[in-house]
Amino acid sequence: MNTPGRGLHGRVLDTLGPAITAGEYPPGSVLRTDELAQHFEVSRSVMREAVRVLESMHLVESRRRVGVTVRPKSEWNVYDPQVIRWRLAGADRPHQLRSLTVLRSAVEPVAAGLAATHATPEQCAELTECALGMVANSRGHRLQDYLVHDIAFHRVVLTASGNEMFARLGDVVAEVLAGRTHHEVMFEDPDPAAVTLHVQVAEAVREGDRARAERLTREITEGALQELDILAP
Amino acid sequence: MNTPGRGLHGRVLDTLGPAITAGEYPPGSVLRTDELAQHFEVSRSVMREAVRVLESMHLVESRRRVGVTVRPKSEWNVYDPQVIRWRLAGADRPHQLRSLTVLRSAVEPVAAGLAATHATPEQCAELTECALGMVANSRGHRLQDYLVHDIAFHRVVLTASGNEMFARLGDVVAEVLAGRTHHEVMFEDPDPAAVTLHVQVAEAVREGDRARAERLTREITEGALQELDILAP
DNA sequence: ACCCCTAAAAAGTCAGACTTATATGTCACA
DNA sequence: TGTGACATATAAGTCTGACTTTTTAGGGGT
Repeated sequence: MNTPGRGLHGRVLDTLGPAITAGEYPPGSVLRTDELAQHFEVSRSVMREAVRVLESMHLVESRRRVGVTVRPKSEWNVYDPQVIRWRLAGADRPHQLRSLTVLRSAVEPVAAGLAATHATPEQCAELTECALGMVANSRGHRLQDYLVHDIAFHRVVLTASGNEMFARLGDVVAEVLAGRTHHEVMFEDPDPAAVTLHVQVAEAVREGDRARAERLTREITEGALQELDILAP
Repeated sequence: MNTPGRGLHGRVLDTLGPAITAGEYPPGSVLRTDELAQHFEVSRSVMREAVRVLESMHLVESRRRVGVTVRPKSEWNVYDPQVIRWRLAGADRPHQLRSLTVLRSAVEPVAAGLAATHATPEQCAELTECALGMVANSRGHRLQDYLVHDIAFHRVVLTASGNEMFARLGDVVAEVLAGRTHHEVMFEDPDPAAVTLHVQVAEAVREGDRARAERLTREITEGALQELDILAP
């Protein structure tokens, strides 16, 4: 599911990125390029490229005569897909999963509402197809097939919203849904009510009913929040 | 307001980044590191670091024997603050301002609702102070001072939500608000109704009234949407 | 028409020397 | 004892040139 690091600098990032996001180097820690290069057994050029990438993610700051200092978490580019993946892969996973689910609960209802207005006929068809796929795999421990359709469903909604910022959250939502299925205990079949809601959202979008699409999607995301014991409604 | 590029590679990015996000090199265009290095009069090492950063933003892809190819807009990391700044500085500005405003309309109400539950007494005080500052500067063409308090207000709300993803949108919202004041025609004093809404949001958060804070903030963001002629409610 | 082999092109990697900014310590002087 | 100017060491920044690796494209043979 992941793209392994291309090139040497990518491999360095594959271990250094997770280490930093996991808090292995606390904020304010100072690293030196030369030492890192020796440690990873790469040339300084390669190491410098890796540091540049970390710097563009605001994970570290590089200053002359000082070194490469780790920035506090509050300054990280937490929307960077790579940062999200690193955090989801580490000890921060539960926390990251929660904040992403809250983000979903804000974005997806609005996106669904917009989709009701903007979706093309093809997208409406895709949506219905996904919903049907969810129904078909909602019983008999077909969790993997269910998940595929669930992810596709939400991705289509976000894309059909016509908003580029929403569309780019498709991967994030995919990670969250996959995380919920795999990591959380999910022996049982999905909640039938949730399945029905997806079908109804597809309906509402197809009929161009903005308010209903938004309201129904809000019910879905509120369910996701409750699963993680977030907020008392 | 902006951080000029640190180091040579930063200066290269300051002109190459905007050029790419402005669509000056259409998707699929192929650049060669050596040529770019010559054009910008820097060494290949510096140019490579710049390319690495662009690559981490998913603006370009670097492949052997091919070169550095520009990726389609749909793959860009549109949440990267630098990418947002580049786009806001170029021809894409109106479009970017619209998509960000829609994002605001999804996120801020939920953030305000959470703030009502999570805000510390200090944050409540800050919020009230900002709202009062807005009131004080709402008449007599004090747009600049009004803007400062407006930005601070929304930043506090996003921070007080307790969600790291929301908190990091503070800069984005600041850009949008500043853009509205400076670029759009804004000779007149701000809408008194909007000012009142901010005061009321501060009240609701202070009283811990989650639903009311959310509803009032939604009114604010809907106003922002209407200013840009987005959606008929 | 198909496959394999060769060659070229561009990114990738490395090593070493040099430059520049800057944090810190030193010393003179008030 | 405190303060300011200055020297020094340090680590990032930059440049250059040589070499390696991957991958595309073309050519030749069946």
